[in-house]
Amino acid sequence: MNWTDERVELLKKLWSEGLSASQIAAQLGGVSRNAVIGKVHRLKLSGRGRTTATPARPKKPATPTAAAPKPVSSRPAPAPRPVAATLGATALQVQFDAEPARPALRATQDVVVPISRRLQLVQLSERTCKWPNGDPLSEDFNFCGNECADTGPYCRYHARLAFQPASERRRVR
DNA sequence: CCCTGATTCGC
DNA sequence: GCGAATCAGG
Repeated sequence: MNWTDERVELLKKLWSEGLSASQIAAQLGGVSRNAVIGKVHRLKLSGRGRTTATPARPKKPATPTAAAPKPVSSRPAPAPRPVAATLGATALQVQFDAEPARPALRATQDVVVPISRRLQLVQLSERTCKWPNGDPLSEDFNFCGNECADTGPYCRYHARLAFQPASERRRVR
């Protein structure tokens, strides 16, 4: 996967929007969060308001010249990431647009619906994320449908939203 | 253990 | 330039 102009733009957008590197990586698809972070740094847009107050890193042990026998172990396989990144940008656009200036209704701004496959209920299988989108009574009600781990009914990010809101709340400061 | 971004360094 | 490995922290 290479960094096309569009992908870089989306990266910038999402980053400035305050999304985490891993979330952006998921949005883009085909890249790891490390890749995103690395790209962000290279683009020199690491600073981003007050997301993670990182007091700058001192240093790293570096390389002890000759006393560093690094046992190169085999790679755990990069893990295939299909991810149909077809219309992600458009979907996101809609979400952010629906926010003129409403400080009061700002509950979870970093809750972004990842690229949804918009599956119907009957299309769900054991390994599809069962995170619902929209109104169950509405016609366009659908499910995320992205690949989910066998550890739960949701994909990685929806699982986080569902089960780990505590650490998110803690960050509010 | 989960996560976050930051940095280094081989490619 | 890229990104995995690593680091440092919440």
